[in-house]
Amino acid sequence: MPELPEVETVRRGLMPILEGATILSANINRSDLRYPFPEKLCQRISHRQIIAVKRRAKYLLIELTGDLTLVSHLGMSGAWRIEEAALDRRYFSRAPLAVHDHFSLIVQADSKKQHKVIYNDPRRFGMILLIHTDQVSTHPLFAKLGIEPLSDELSGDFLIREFHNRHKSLKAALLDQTIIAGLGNIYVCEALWRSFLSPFRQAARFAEELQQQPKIAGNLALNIRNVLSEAIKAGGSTLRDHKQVDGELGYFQHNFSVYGRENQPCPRCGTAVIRVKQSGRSTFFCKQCQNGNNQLSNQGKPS
DNA sequence: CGGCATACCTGCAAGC
DNA sequence: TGCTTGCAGGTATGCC
Repeated sequence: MPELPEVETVRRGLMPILEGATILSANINRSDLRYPFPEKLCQRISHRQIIAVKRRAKYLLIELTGDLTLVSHLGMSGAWRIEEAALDRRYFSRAPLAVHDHFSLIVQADSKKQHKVIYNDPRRFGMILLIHTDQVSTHPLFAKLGIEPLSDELSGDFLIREFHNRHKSLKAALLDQTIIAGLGNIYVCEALWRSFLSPFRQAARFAEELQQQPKIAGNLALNIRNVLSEAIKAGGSTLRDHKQVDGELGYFQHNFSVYGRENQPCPRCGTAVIRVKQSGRSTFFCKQCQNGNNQLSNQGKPS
């Protein structure tokens, strides 16, 4: 499921349940996901209070007392869900595990309310880590991450600056988490379409042209921001079985202009949307609207 | 350095 | 219907 809007949707769903609550217990149902679960994870987080639920790029950060942060990445198929608590604590031990429920927390917000918060991940590309809170920016996973696309740092100037020496396609540059952190395949395709830009255009040459036409860079920055914000408002995109933490579906996928719409008409000009492989991943675009000059002459370019 | 293939793992849909 | 194949939002690694 998860690019930035989906992770943000999860964060907003978990926040009211988790923030201020205390972790009564935690449970691990297998030894690893992408990485092994941290040593003594359950012990180390039990009885701590949750201070905040934050997000950095596609990482969910559950900040605990005692300078610890529980980090969760959803990979391709990870999801968190909240189970309504019964007052009877035995409810939790009786509740059957769903397939691929790998990790769970039982939390208590006040003297009465308890919730079970469960991490489910069929493909197990996700991860659960425990790090010191002050390492959130220096930990190897975070140190190289680029800017948050919804922050003020994303601007036309930023794109020109960052792209001017990047000798790769715009698609690859936007997917590069060390430049902008949080974009994935879907929203890159959508942002490029909105911006009338070819995914194959070379980032450095693009940046050069933009010196003369800074508006275009500003427009790309704006479109990135807009597509992400709109997706968050819609509760993310539901592909396959992605759901929000309360089981509600996101519905931004209905607003895709090109992603997943091979052979369907471009919403602007009616030309059939094309799908090609680029860097091993599907790129969806409209040949008519996104016919920028300076395409790379490499593979993946449509003939 | 960039692109590409591969790996991780399961589920699903399409195609035969 | 049932089997095989390919593909999927993620990141990491190694090879050219």
